Amino acid sequence: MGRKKVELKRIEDKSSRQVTFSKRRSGLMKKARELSVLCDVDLALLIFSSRGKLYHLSSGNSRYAFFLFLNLLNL
Amino acid sequence: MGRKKVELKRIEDKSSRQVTFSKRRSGLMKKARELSVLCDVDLALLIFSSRGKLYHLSSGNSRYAFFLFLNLLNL
DNA sequence: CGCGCTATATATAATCG
DNA sequence: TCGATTATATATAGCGC
Repeated sequence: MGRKKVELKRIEDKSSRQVTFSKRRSGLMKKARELSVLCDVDLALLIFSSRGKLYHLSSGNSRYAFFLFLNLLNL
Repeated sequence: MGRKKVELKRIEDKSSRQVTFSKRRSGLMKKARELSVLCDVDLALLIFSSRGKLYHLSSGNSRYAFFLFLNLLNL
């Protein structure tokens, strides 16, 4: 979706990787919000940057999301 | 991203909503996988359909995701 | 670094079989 | 309902500030 087609593998250049992370992260969150609104569904999105920072989005009942996640992991 | 621009509100027609849910859900998951690979980050995406079905994607350590999520919700 | 800009790559709304 | 198709809307890669 840009000037060049991108290979699906880790971007080696640190600076480019950071820029791409920033752009795509916001794009993904936007899409997630749209899905939630358009289709009236609950969702949760968690992204962990390599520096340990957490980006998060959740609609509806997060606790419900939590319990489903818990069940999913057999915890 | 289609023949017509879509308003950001709940799609009232049940059938259309279902079709859109299916398409956008897979698109979102694809984007999430791409972000994870390109930027080498861990993430978790949880989507709950209105019928209670859970769609899930997580890269890396899900348990780590779980604990961060837990912390996030102050549980 | 973070924005703005645009050329392109992608996602997807409608439509059709 | 379900794929495949196609026209359009969007996301975003690479650049310049």
